[in-house]
Amino acid sequence: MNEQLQYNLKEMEITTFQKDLVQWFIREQRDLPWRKDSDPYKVWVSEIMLQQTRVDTVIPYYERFLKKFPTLETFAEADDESVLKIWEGLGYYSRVRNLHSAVKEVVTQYDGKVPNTLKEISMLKGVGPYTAGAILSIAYGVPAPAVDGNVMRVLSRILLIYEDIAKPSTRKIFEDAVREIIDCDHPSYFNQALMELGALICTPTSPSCLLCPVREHCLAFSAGVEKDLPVKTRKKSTKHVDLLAAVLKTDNGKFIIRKRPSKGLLANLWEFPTVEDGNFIQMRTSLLKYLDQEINVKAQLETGAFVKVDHVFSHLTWTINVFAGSISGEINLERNYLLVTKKELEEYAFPVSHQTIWKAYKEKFQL
DNA sequence: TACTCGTGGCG
DNA sequence: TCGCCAAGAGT
Repeated sequence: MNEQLQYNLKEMEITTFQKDLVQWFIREQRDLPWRKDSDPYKVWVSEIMLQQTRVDTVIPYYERFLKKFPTLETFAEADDESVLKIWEGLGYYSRVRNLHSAVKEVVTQYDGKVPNTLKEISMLKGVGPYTAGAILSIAYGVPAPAVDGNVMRVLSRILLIYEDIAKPSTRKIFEDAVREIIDCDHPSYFNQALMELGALICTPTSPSCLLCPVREHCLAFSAGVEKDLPVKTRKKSTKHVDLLAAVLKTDNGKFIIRKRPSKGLLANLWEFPTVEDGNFIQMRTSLLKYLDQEINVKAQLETGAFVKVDHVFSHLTWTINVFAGSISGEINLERNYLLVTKKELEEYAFPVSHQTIWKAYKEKFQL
């Protein structure tokens, strides 16, 4: 921590700041489903879902998740397919794979009780510095920092911190600052209040300083530089990838789907057979290779794509040209491929891009 | 450290 | 329209 920050912390009226912030939170906090109780399991689930994901998006997923898996034990016993299916469309799918693995570990290693020490909880898969602090403070009342993007934005303004919040090492500076100012009598309220303030008042662009309960404590507001903070360097632009996909229907009305690899992008999700950056011939050749070549397979693809799907990820963009085809004869599929009916298909978890493909197919061919 | 890993909303 | 973003973690 540099000298200037130490000085700013020293000059701060910490007790008054804590009171103003916490009282505001108690008064103005949103009514959110994960705030109904402080069950460590529920807090944990909500914090994982909220990683890099908007509150409005999370709410229906959280409700469905807790209805299907109301306790840590019920989730621990769930099969991998149903776990992925309930996360379908939420993104960052390794989150739920890690959560499932960690919950099973809690059952076997901690007698079903979520650990309440920083050391133990941090060892769980998918629980990093932020989530560890969030669970400890919200579920157990431990005065640990929970520094997310909101907290860095809010505190960069209040304490006039110009460090680049895009750099991973910067988070430690804010954790040190939180340790200095956290309300040890109300760590749950305090941490949530910082985040709530960031979400409702101290927003990235055009913060509502006139409504802010702690503007008297805010150095950026005093200096009129709140819009210059936080400092955040932008990352490089995304790459573009062209794909061909095929919705293939057999003569007995089933569809070919395949499971993606267990690591990397969209791991373990299902999709329609896809080839990268190829042409029509490559697609046909690829499909014949994926199917059993010794079987009499007739892939009668249409002459053109019936839909083009553009999908934007955080770090890359897909353009998928999608063909429809029919296949007759006995079909012998490789590992990771599956023949399913329309109804069965919709029981598997697909990424949004391939949900879009399926929806377009059903409309086009009147399913 | 820098990059990977999703999605939908917004100015 | 499009880059930026939103309660990050793993590698």
